[in-house]
Amino acid sequence: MRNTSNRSPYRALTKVYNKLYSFYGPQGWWPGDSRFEVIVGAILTQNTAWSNVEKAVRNLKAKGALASPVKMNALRRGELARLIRPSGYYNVKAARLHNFTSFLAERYSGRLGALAKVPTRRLRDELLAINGIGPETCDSILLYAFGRPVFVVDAYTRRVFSRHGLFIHDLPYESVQALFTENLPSDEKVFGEYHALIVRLAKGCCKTKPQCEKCPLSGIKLLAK
DNA sequence: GACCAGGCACATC
DNA sequence: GATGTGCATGGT
Repeated sequence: MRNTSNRSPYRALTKVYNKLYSFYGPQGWWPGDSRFEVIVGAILTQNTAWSNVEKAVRNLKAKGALASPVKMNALRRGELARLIRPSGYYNVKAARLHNFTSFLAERYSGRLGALAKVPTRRLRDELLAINGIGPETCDSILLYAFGRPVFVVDAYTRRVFSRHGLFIHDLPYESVQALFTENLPSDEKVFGEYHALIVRLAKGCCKTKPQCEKCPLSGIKLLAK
């Protein structure tokens, strides 16, 4: 990626991206066979290991519940909870999945294609208004299900970049997000890879100390003078 | 057995 | 507005 913001104190964000991309390669996010599966995965992975989400997704597929939002909406809450049990918080998440599918049924006749036509700003507001869809889940859906250039901030983003001295850990979500969106090209593919690469990095590094020996970011000064 | 994982809503102060 | 708590499974 070309550096498009040389005068920014955060221009190192581009350097970090390039370093991670060349080190790890493309991550191929988000895993999923359909737009609906991506949305369901985004809700199921809340505070949960992805391996557990995969088990739940398999159950949903076997039941045909991922065929369409209408199919899932027709399932009884208890049945839905039973299917997604491996993903944890199954009662809460069953309610959240139903909140989304009923929202879609009521406002968009259950059609994701209709939702996909909504402008990004309004779409974000509508998704955030659904109980159980917070900023991270919302932005994951916008980026990976609808291909909108929206940067996803998660606990890994905060941990990695605060450990490397870029910003303090407890900035508000939108402030952290703005650091990235204002200093990177507004490119859906870059945002998608960047978030996935941060997750990839965080799973191996930055857990206990600022920089481990094999950290691909070692030697990069995040805060330019 | 403790800790962690691709959060969020709600109660309380 | 800030902080604490409940929600729960499965891997390490």
